[in-house]
Formats: sequence, structure tokens, C-alpha cells
Amino acid sequence: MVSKKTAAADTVDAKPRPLTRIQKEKQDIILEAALEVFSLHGFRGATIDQIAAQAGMSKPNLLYYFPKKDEIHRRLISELLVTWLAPLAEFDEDGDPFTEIRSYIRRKLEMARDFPRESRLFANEMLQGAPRVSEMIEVDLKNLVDEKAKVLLTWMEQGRLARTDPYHLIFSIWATTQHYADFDVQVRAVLGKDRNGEGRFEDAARYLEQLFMHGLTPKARSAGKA
Amino acid sequence: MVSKKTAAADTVDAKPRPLTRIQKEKQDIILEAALEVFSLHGFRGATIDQIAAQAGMSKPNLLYYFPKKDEIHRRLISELLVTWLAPLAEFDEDGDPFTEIRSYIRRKLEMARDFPRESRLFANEMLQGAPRVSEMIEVDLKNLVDEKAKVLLTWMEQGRLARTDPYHLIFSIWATTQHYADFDVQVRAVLGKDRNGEGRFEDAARYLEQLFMHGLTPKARSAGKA
DNA sequence: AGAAATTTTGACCAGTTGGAAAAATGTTAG
DNA sequence: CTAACATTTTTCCAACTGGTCAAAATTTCT
Repeated sequence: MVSKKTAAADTVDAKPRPLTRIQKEKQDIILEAALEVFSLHGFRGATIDQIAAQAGMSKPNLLYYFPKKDEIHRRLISELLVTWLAPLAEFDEDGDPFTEIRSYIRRKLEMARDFPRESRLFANEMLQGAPRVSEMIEVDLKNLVDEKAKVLLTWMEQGRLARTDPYHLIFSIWATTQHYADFDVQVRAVLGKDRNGEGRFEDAARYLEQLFMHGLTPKARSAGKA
Repeated sequence: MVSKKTAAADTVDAKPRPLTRIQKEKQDIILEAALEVFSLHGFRGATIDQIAAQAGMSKPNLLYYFPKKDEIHRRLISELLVTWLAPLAEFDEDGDPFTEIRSYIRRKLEMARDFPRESRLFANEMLQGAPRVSEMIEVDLKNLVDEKAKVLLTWMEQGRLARTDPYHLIFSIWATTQHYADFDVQVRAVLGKDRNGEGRFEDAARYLEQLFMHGLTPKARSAGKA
């Protein structure tokens, strides 16, 4: 009764059965396809048939590797969260505030460019109230942000960074960078064909750097009234 | 064959039949319910049954007013877009740049607070590649933004605003404000119970003002090195 | 090669979903 | 009151969905 099916079912089984190379490959193909479909249609909007088609296999075959739709999604999300938190974790207390913030922004922007599907998968989950990751964001994410907020506060107290709300600071970085992945259609539509070439990414990076470093105040009156 | 059904079917009919007050009321109830459900689950994720339940009526009864699920969604989206573009349209060339931008940010932030479902409905649509509103954003939205970008450019040339990319400037306002509606769960989770009271909104407003006015550079060296 | 294990396929199913048809129940004007 | 119209409910259905299962095809191991 243990090994009627061999491939995936080793979630919490006695004999984890090492996972053949072929199984790993197929699983990766499926996860890749699922990422594509889930990120576009959300969990409920995506069908196993679609994912199977995208993965180039039949539905029952896919279900042989992942017996539950749920589980594909869960795997994607949990893998994603690791990737997603990594850049923030790199934030270094001993570095220069502006260098650290600038490179964090850049890394996040690169992620929006290079992993837009991951970003959208995450956004979909958030939009729907994060039913599948609530614990993850209430514990892991919160702790990490709390920690980094403390670092920011230290910098502010040392006068090396403008005194402001560290949490909202982090939110604004997330928002501005992920926007380019999540609202890609809108960005493309508004920028029009011309402004959409390779320069787009650099334009965004340059603008965000300006925004976070100096805001919109023109040089002439940087330290002006009030 | 014209009037077998009377209520909704007047999309492009000969006799638009004035729409009784009762019909208008019921339609509004349905749209309100649909907004709730669509904004949470996306188009495909939402079912007519759910919407009907939310609206307090039976599915066939709902279908009497909106014969197609599609149409409820379309109506919501098109009504939404008007509301959504209004604040940007108010942007006044003759005003003071900073006053205009600041009040635009505040209006958008208020909208994120007061109409989070609309924001999420819109976000859902964008995430999915805007299949139902592509024309709207490629024409109406683009034109409006082009126009306002020109205003921003003028201000920049007059030295009244930092020289930067006006399109990305607008994107960053959208991103930072809508973030509070679309990623509400995340924001709540990260802020924790304490920091989530009535002050939250004001904190965000204050932070964003600081960000857009001065960036993160501390006062002491506002106009520092190159 | 041949047995054993793994992978793939095809047929199938029960539950859900969007929607149609028609009967039943109001509602209103004459 | 009643005929005409508007609204609501009941019943039903075909397509789709997540998922099962046994048999067939393939790979792996000896």
C-alpha cells in the first residue's frame, strides 16, 4: 500500500525515496508551466488542463507528479518566498545607507524585470488576501522587516538618512519596483511603442534613484523654505 | 422577439426602454455585490452563485438583470475607469507643481483607503494582462498621461520641478498609493496590530509627502555633493 | 533478454459552473 | 377585476473541472 504510486507522494512518508533525476526534471517542467499559468490567472482561474498543456503533457500525467492542484501552487509559493525575501535580507547595517538602499532598489527592479511571473504570482496571492501564505507573511516577513526597520531607524538617528517612517519606506520600494512587473501591460501601454525599448529599465532605475535620493525638489532650492 | 426579456438586454437595442427605478436599484445591488466578489477572486475565480448570494438573490434572478457574467464585469470595469482617471484629470497646469502633485498623491491615497475593492478589481485586470480593457488603457489612459506628462515637463523646464522622467514619476505615484489597497494584507501583517490603527493612513501620507518632496536625503546635506 | 518498476495514456466520474426555459408570482393600468 | 407586463423561482442542462483508475507503454535493473 506504500508504493502504489512512486513519484510525488513523498510529502511526509516513511521512505522519501530519493527522487530520480527524471522525476526532478518533470517536476521542474510542471512548476515552470504552473508558474506561467498561475501568475496569469490566479489559483482559481488556472486549470490543470492549461498547466498540463503548457507543460506538454496530459492532465493525468501531470497529476501523477502532483496529485493535487493545491500542492503545485503551494510549492511555487514557498519556493518563491525564499527568493523574494533574499534581497531584503542582504540589507547590511554596516554599509552606507544610501548605497544599501540604492542597491536594494536596483535588485528589486532587476527582479521585476527578470522574474515578472514570480512577482505576479505573489501579487495575485496578496490581492486575494494571502489565504495560503498568511502565516509566512505574519511571521517570517514581519520579523525580517522589523529587523530592517530597526537598521533604518539607527541610520536616521545618526543623521545619515532622513527621519521618516521606515516601514512605509520599505513599502514604497516594494511598490515602485514591483509595479513594473505587476502592471506591465499598463506601463507598456502608457509608454507607447517608442519608449519601450531596452532603455525602459534604465529609465526606471534612474528615476527611482532620483526619487529616493532627492525627491522631486529641483536642485536650485533643495534646502528651500519650510 | 424584441421584448421577451425586458430588463437588461438593452445593450444596443432599438428601444432602450427607460429603465424603471426598481431595475436601476437591483442593478446597483448586483454591481455592488459583484465588485466585492470580483475584486477578491478575479473574473474567473468569481462565480455567479457567489455574486447572487452576496446580492441576496437567486442566480437565475441575477441573470435576469445581467444575462452574461461577462457583462457585469464589463460594466464594473468601465464605470471604474472613469472614477480611476478622474484625479489625474484634475491635475492643473496653472497650479503650483508641488501643490498639485501633493494633492494628487493625497487623492490617490484616499481612494486606496476608501475604494480598495475598486483598486483591487483594477489590479486584477492588469495582472491578467488587461484582456478586457486593453483599448481603454492604450487610448484614453495613454492620452491623458501623455498630456499630463507634458505639463510636468513644462514645470521641469521652468525649474519648478526636478528634471526627471514624467512617466515614471506618474507610475511611482500610482504604485505607492495603490499599494495600500492592493497589498493591504501584507501591509497589515508587517505593521502588526499596534501600528494599524487610524494613524496608518496619516503615516503613509506623511511619508509619501516626504519622499516625493525631498527623498531620503537628510536635511543637513540636502544639496550635498554631486 | 526478461522481470520489475516507473511513466504515460484513455476512459471515466462526480461536483461545479454558466446559462436556458418555463412556470409561478407579483405589479400596474384600464 | 383583469389583461399585460415585469419579476422571481423551479427545474434542468451541457460544458468544464479536479481527480480516479486500470491498462498500456516505456524505462530500468539484473
